[in-house]
Amino acid sequence: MKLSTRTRYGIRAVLELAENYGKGPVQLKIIARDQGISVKYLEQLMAALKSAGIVSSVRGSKGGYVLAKSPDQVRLSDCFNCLEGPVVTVECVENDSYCPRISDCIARDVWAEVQKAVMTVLKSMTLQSLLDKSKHDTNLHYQI
Amino acid sequence: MKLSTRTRYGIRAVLELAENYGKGPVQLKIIARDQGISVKYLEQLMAALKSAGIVSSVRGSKGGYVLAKSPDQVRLSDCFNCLEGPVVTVECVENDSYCPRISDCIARDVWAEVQKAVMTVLKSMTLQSLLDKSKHDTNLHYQI
DNA sequence: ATAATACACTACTAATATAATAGGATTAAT
DNA sequence: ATTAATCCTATTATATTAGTAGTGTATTAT
Repeated sequence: MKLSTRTRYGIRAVLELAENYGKGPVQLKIIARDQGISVKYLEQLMAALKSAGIVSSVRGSKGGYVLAKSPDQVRLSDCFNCLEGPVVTVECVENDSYCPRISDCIARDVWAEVQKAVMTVLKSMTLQSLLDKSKHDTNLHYQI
Repeated sequence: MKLSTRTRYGIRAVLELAENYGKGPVQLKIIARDQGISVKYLEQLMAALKSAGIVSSVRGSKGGYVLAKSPDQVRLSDCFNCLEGPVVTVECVENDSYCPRISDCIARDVWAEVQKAVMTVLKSMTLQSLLDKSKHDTNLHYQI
């Protein structure tokens, strides 16, 4: 049960866009350099984020990507669903007809609860809340 | 971020042992038949559960597997860690030296919180609590 | 206009991890 | 001795993920 690099990279990229919100488009080569990811791979992730309405792009010279909404409007759960796909634990939690044992499978309850817990955490976070938290931590760090 | 069949099967198997706790060893061919899993594959999962001290085995004819502790002493988190491995989200949450960005990576906080939430749910569940819940639900189901 | 820049799209390949199978060895009851 | 069960190790098949490659298209600076 490990996260794909797709989701990890994608969320780091979106966070970088959040840091630059209101400052114009950020080019993929910049994000790629900062995060240590190939431009070509990033393109694929950004395409997914774009069609989910999370980011938008500016084509041509001096173009790049920008966040489509303000950072406090973007929930982590949205980014996650877009990049990782909706299934977090097991198929049968989302799809009732996946397994015939569903009616008396105790294990399914476990995965349903785990999935709910994950989604609750991700829904509670926005890009803005993460930026704030990080700033707060830094202040604490330099506090005397 | 999908659960492995290893974990799904393993936990179903352990639940079956919990249902038969105190009734002597259960053979793998029985579990395999009930759960629709191959005996050979189950063997591997049981080996892991055995070395984690969750189940114990009785060799030879009329042998099989039994739960090593009573069902209320076995937490789902133990089974999960044994079968799925300790990493739930990303390597850097468990291993500080995995990534040099750790000091200012905002994303890591996300995965740390997700992982914590998952573990909290799994730690709160024991095999016994699941059996109880299932029985309760069945009663509700047949209630008029 | 034109060159440069950067996204857009699709296909392919390599690497890794998971899932499952196979065969024989060991142990204990009958 | 025979049967029935776990034990152990190796191998193979399959699926998924990760990453690369190449070409196309739009936009902007000059």
